[in-house]
Amino acid sequence: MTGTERRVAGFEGQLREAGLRMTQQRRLILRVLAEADDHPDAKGIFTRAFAHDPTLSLSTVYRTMKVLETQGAIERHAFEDGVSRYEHADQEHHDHLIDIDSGEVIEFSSDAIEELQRRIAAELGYELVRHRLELYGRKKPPGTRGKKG
Amino acid sequence: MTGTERRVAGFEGQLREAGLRMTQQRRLILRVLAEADDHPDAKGIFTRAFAHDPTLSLSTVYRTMKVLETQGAIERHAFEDGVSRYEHADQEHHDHLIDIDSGEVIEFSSDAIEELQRRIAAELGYELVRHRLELYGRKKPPGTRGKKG
DNA sequence: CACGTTATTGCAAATCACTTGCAGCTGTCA
DNA sequence: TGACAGCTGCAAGTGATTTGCAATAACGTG
Ligand SMILES: [Mn+2]
Ligand SMILES: [Mn+2]
Ligand SMILES: [Zn+2]
Ligand SMILES: [Zn+2]
Repeated sequence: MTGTERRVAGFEGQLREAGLRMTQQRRLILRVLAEADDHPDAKGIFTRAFAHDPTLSLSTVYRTMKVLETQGAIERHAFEDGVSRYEHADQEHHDHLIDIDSGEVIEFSSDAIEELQRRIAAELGYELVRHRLELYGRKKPPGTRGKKG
Repeated sequence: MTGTERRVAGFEGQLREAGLRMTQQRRLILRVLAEADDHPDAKGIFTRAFAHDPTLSLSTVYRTMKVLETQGAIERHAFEDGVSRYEHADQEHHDHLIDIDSGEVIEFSSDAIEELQRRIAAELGYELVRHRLELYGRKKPPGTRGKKG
């Protein structure tokens, strides 16, 4: 919890520098995101936050997500279903594997693939700015797990 | 052109097997896609097709794209801008690099990255079914091109 | 080739996620 | 505490895509 509080405090300073205000709503939404361990969409965030403040509106969630994203406090993802899903940016870069049967989102990170993407872009004459990598897979029966393809 | 015609004919058989019909509209849209060398969205396809048949409607394009996708005749992509973009599936697998300044979409394919993705999924206990890989980059000044990162 | 069945189409209306105008509310800072 | 500008809730607006419906066109059959 202390971590969450620290992040909220730090973010408040960031906002102030941008001439923006730390409102109750932003504080609440930020807390919901800091406590989330999944990738909720606007409606999901709204539902969780609404439980703490029944006067909150969905438009405020949308507007806040935009502010948070601009400030670099969160990341937005758009998986196959199309809707925007968010997660706190206070973690190192990673990509996602989506279980096509359950919809579960699994995080992973691979230096090798990051490097490979950079190299591919470079070979095409580009500097890689960002990327989107999503794997869609199906759980293998147990015992099939291993590194040989 | 013969290639296009052959594909359309082959696709007609495919449709028939599914109890579907090869209509003028589908034939036209399929031709537009076969002749496209970019990644047009529904409206773009509509515009091109409309030039050949001014009675065509946009909803038919949308419905047709769904049929074509289900039949595996085309692929649908949703890059960052959100709208669905399509391309003929009659080509080998590749991924895309988007120039963030011009919006230009560049195709590339890399066995190494395909293999790496498969391995990552496997290590997480998953069989990779499909994936989405998009690189967003900025053109490097000429002379900077090379394979050493 | 004409016919009947049923998939398909054009059009308008409906969805859906997200955005925005507006009037009242609330941080901030002096 | 007071003024000012940023924020918020609410309702209406967007833009892409979908869908209900009646008219139309495919396609197998006779
Ligand atoms: Mn994540
Ligand atoms: Mn392509
Ligand atoms: Zn990555
Ligand atoms: Zn690929």
